[in-house]
Amino acid sequence: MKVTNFHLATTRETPADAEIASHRLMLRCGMVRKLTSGIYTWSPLGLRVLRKVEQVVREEMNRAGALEMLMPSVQPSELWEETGRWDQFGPQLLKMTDRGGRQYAFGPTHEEVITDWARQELKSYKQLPATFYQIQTKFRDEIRPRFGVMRSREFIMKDAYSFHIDNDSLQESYEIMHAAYSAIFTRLELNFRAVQADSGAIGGSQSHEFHVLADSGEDLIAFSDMSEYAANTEMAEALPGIDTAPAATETLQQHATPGCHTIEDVCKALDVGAKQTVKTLVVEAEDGLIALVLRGDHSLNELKAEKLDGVKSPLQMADEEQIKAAIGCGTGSLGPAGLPIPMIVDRSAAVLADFVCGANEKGFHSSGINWGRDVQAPRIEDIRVVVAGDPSPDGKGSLSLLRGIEVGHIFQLGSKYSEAMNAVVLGEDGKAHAMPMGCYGIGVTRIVAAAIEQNHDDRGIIWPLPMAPFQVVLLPMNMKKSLRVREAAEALYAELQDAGIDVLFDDRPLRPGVMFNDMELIGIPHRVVVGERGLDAGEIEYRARSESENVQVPLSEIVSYLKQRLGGHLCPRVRP
RNA sequence: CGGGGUGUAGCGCAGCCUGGUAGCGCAACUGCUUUGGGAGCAGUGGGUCGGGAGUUCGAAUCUCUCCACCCCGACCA
Repeated sequence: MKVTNFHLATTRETPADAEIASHRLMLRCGMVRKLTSGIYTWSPLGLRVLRKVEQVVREEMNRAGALEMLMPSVQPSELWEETGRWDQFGPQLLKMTDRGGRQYAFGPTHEEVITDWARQELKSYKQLPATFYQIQTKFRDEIRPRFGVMRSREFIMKDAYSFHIDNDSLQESYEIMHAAYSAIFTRLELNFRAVQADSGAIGGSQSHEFHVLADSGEDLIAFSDMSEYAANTEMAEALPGIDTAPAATETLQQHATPGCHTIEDVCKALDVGAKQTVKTLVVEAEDGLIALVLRGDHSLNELKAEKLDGVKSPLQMADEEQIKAAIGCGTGSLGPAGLPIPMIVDRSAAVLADFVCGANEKGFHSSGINWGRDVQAPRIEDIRVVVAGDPSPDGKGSLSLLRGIEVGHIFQLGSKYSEAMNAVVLGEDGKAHAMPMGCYGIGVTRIVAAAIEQNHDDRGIIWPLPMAPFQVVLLPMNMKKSLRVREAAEALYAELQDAGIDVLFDDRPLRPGVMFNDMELIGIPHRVVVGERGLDAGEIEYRARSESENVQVPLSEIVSYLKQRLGGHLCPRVRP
């Protein structure tokens, strides 16, 4: 491709609302332009990257035995009513009405459509297992779209669905998909980790997320420093480190703590560490209110809490009036001792002795509280978020935390959808069986942003070769004036194309500095420069985007040199 | 949804308080010079000042209203 035949629209200045590197660089490169909040147009340059990512995903899905298809993005409400999700999905579901008053959703995901397809197409266990996938535009009306295509409302997702006769078969396909996902992210040359995850709103049992590691990631991942254990902090099990509370050494005392409402206030007033305090949160129970008690320095894990018996799901914090009516005092002075409502105590709070908490009287806190002696032995559960340094749940090592960008998520759905929609096949026994299902998603557009987060410097993007918009850029120095340079560059351009190298030839009549800066900004992995100087010596100058030194390569060897650098990633093509 | 903020040329912004000819930088276009790291000079084009209503002789500026976009928050008592 010659730049004069392409649409290259780089900018030196950055639009004011781009906060993270990938968003900033994608705008400066002209890969995407915002149409409206959370909705982007992909330029020819951006689309080249997107297609390369898609192609890797497609090849690995095909290799794993999945069959590509294409489902509609607009889906009738009736399908969603069958599974109950028309009302459950919430405001993220974009609904619309046609001229006849019929209601539709713009698909945020396709469980309903694929299950409807499967119940019509699949009749016998002999057709199973079967895995179908598509690469489709989806829409989720995010509360707050941000970071460009990282968290956009409209996005492209690869979603695959598998159908089985039993759970063993589901487990097999799940493992195949797990391996296929690892192959995809490995091929894309991304630094990623697979982690245990919560299956969330989609439902199901087993679930793993695939995260690209980057400081700007929105998710926190917990890793063991001694084993393979890795989990999203949303679901990582929190252990207390010790089994039972130490013996009590203090007696219960009350302290006036006027104006102290936060753990921080209380720690300051009573000169104790947050680890020696507990805090008491009040949430709605299935019947009335229930208190959740945590160590002062820990945070409630809502996902864990709302799964517990007695706690209303989704989790709903009680408001000040409800708390005053039930307990007699408001927030800021609550504590487990003498609390008139049921409570659940976190494992780590349950092994404290001589701790500090609210006295359930406005302006007072207690110290020297001990479980068993001052408060009845409580119901103990794991309800907090893990923190760095916690013991690893598999008993090997301790946890450290890293940030990640979720780019893939695989679930075992079980029969939730097939039962709701009566997707059954006849088994060997001649009876109808609801098919267990698996569901496997990859955020294709998000991968592009995530790759940039992980691969950039102060000059621009440094594309991993498999998703680079072009493999090689050819820069002629002062081609307008120098006939020699022009002829050599045109000849090399033809030669590189014939060799199956995806080359961008910057044939614009520009000063070299502009070309260097543009090409470094858009991150083409390999660069060759043709200039008078080099031609005199019979050499071409080569530099990798990821390196800072030039290499002089004899003109006669440059094609084979590049082929070797590209490591066989060629794309045979016919010259126009 | 709550709070805050911003809408003026393609992008980044000034002007608004204190009403009186709509500006600057970058980008674009033309010409000349320049040509190994975002060139210089000269010139040119480009605006319903987010929309509507009002006050006024006169509104980018003041008032009302609607809209869009951005940021923060939406357990941590």
